[in-house]
Amino acid sequence: MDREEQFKHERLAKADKLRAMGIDPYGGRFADVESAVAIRTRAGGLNLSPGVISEGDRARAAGRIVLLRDMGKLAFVTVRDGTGEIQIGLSKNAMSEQWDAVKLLDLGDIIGADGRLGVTKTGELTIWVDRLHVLCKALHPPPEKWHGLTDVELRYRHRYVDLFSNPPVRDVFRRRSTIVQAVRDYLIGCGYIEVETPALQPIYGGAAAKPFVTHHNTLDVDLFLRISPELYLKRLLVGGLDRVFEVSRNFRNEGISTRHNPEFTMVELYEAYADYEVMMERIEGMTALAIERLDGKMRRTVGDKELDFSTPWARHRYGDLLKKYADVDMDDADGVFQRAKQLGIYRTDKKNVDLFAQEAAKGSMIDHSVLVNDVFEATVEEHLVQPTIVYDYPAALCPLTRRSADRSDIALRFEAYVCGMELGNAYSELNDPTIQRANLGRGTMAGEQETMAVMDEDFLLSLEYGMPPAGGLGVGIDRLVMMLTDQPSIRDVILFPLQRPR
RNA sequence: GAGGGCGUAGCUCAGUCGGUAGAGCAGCGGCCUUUUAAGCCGUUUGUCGUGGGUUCGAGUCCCACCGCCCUCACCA
Repeated sequence: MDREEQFKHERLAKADKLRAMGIDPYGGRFADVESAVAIRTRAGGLNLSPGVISEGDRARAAGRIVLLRDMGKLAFVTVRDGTGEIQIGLSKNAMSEQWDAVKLLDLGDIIGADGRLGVTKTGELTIWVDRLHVLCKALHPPPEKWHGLTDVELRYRHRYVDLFSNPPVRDVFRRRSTIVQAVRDYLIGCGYIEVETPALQPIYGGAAAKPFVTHHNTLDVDLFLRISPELYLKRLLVGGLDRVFEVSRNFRNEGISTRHNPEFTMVELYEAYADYEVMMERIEGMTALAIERLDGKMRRTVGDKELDFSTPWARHRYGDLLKKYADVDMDDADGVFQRAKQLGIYRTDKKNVDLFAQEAAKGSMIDHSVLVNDVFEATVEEHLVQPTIVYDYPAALCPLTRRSADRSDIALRFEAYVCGMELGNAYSELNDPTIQRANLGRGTMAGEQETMAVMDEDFLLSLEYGMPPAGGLGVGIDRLVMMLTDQPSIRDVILFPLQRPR
């Protein structure tokens, strides 16, 4: 019998002993529990003297045993609930026949306690138990009480252990919920409605990414897990739902990193009769409300950076930034080519074919734009530490975006950056079905199949019925949470990040 | 996909030059009615990630594989 089985065996034996005493080791409903924090707050208003147990002031708490100090005829147990920790005092004199059950408690068990409030000589608020309830006998010992669970792999694989043994982790996910709720409230306050569109799509689109493929048995068709809800949300604009948003789980069959998880959450929103400048206000506004709900601090420490989320955020033209950091004009095809070459930028496909030479040789507008974007990423992104809106992108990169009235090679698109990381992406939406059809037919990036340019006839049909001009925005919720909770990895803001099964 | 790092008891970690596998916590037995990671005495626990190789001898050196982390690439 290995160690783990032995622990389990011992704890099961204790559960049997509890049953023999008439105590259900998996007790049921335990109503009217007061949280640890609430008890502390209430006790603060009572006149409790150290070393004295109150006669009239009682409390009822429940939680997991995180510390257990057995002193023979007296035991102190610290239990942790969703709000904090509180000490429970168990004394042989006060408990009569239930005292034997105390000897059967283990770290990790979940108990409920009824008793009188008191403050110990050392000043610790304590519930002196006259009735003990065993609500759940744990069969495995919790992680080491001082360090908790630190092994990163175990933390992700057994997140439940991580959550109950490392309280700051729970707090991150509480704040995530606060942020998502703030985003919803902000948009609803702006007159949006929340909608849900298909995650299973016969044609994928709306982003440049590789999809997951699945299969529906009864229909006997292959389906894709959505890489984006964009094309469905725009159909809703056609349908007259003028302000819609979706909190969308998207799936992209691509690499995993500290900033990428194969499934991730975006809030995507579309607003009829608006444009990308309105979307700038939207991303700033939803972020500001989220911060207000968290702690109100617009200046925040993220990693080793001091960020200022005060609105409005810095706004810079894409071309201006390229000029500033790469010292090249985005229209200067030869200059961009030389700069790219100088930077050692090249692109390879899965077969390690060098696409750089091919693209450069063709000299087409698309390939020039791809190079421009590579140079931008290599030179500019790292400088975009403070919240920054970069606008007016090379049109060839943006098949779903309205073109500037002045320049057909400029798309009315912005991306919001924080800490050198893309946080959001927005367009003045293209509503000209003829141009849209041409863009989809052309494909976007040379040598890439996984584009947003898959022909979607029904989407095009919807545009032909007429879509109002609109602004659209997508914000990476996971990344927003990373920023606002100061977590270095996207896995720290996703409860169950993808791990290779073992 | 490429490069680097890590993997030792349930948990947190030591392990020197290649020479019998260690500590703390947890567990088990005992003492203890005001502890705060309680303390004291005693004590159990190992596929050293897996599989090969070198060697008289491998946790330690070499190779392959598995898993995780980091950087890069793809991407948001």
